[in-house]
Amino acid sequence: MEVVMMRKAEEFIFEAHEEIGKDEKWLLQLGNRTPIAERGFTRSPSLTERESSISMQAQRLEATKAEMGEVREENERLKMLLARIVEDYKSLQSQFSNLIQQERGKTPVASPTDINDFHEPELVSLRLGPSSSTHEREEKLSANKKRGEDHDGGGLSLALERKFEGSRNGTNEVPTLNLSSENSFEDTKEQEAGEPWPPSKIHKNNVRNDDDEVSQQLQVKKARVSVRARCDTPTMNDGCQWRKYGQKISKGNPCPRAYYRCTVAPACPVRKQVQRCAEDMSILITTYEGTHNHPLAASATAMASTTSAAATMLVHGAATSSAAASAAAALHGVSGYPSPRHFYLPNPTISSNPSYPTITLDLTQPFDSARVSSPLGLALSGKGSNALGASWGNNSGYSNQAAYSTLYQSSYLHRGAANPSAGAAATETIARAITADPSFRSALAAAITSYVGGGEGGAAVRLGEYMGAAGEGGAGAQNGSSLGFLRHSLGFPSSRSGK
DNA sequence: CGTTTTTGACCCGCGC
DNA sequence: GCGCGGGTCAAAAACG
Repeated sequence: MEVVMMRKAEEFIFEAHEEIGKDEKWLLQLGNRTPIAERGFTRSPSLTERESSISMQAQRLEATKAEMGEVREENERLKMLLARIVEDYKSLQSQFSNLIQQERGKTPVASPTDINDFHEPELVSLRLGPSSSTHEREEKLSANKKRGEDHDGGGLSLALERKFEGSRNGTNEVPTLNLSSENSFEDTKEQEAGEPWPPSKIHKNNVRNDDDEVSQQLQVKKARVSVRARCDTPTMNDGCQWRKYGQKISKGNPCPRAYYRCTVAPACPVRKQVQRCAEDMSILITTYEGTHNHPLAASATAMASTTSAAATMLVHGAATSSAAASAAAALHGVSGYPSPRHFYLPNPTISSNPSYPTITLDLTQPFDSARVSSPLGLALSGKGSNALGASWGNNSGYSNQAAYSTLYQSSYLHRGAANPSAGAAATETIARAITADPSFRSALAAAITSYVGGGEGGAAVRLGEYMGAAGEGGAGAQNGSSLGFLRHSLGFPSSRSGK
């Protein structure tokens, strides 16, 4: 994990330098233009023509001056930010080397060459694939690397594998922890049979016994993730294809509840319910249930990752009421529970309904900025989530938000607040986000700084800043000037391209 | 004409 | 056992 992030951070800083260099050259060119007053011009045939020419050139001069000032200012700002990033990077690097040295002391198996090379001692695999045993994943790892994307249709799993090169000989030593394998939502046999997941039938077929696994699986099957977001459209655009199969008027809500089934694959068991909030009609409540048994588009993956991770967290963390309380407390940033580092979902709540444990991601409420000050408080945004919630309706900027929240959930699980077995996790979604969005790199670097060195404060706050800014800046900042990349990555609205 | 939506009927679990 | 409510089915209608 750390290695990849370090690489990304390095690349990012390099690119940022390059971009700023480009802009400086541009500025110099701009500055070296011969002043209009010195250029001289041929006499116009008529006085009026000459006058208009002069006034036009004067206007151009003013505009150019203004632009120069603007760009210079912006460049200064960007330089400062870059300096800050480099600073972060350096501290991250030093903390990482410290960590490596610590690891060295613990695992003498690791070869010195591995340790000397920052990029080699650990192999990180971010993959999106079917949930399977550690061994299976080990075997598939190489194949996945070749394919780039794993689309073998066995359902999606979100897994971060952190392998130490030194322990190649024994796969059992690999601390592989799996999050949310989406398959865990469903009985594999059931999926193989193509049975479309009727909850009532599951009840029938699963004879109650005392096996914890069975009961847990039963809970997993019923896990639901409810998303509240302001949305004008009848349904949220979550990247998946849905077919409506029913509609009901539910008690206590004048708005009908619509039932949708995923139609990407014929036997996909995933369903969702969509209903407008009775109190506030502008709020759309979408409840997801089940696991996709097919590859997903990037945007859909983001959503699936987010919801499944949330559901898994719910299932693993809410097995007992105290654990549920702890999880809920962790999610809400309530102190007094023994989870030292919290990652936040956007205002999640866990329902008390025992048969259908539901985690609710409320994207309609502003986040509490005070949370950022907690040990590793990484709130999705410090600027309120209404914009976030609204953006679920369109595709721009959504996937990264989802990836962010996925990361938080993953990290939250990794910290093992509720269940140590549901530990380190990341997704290909995150990998995509990292490569697609430079802001995520820096944010991640800052986060890792906290993660690796137990640091806190600035980095976490900055991640919140980046994310909030990235959410506002949007995809529109990617176009136009050579600064677009950096501006976007740092979350600035594009001042030049915006004209 | 194939796909999606609509909508009344039906099934099932749960509480009384 | 009965009624209620949530969820699903499937035929008909609508749509592209």
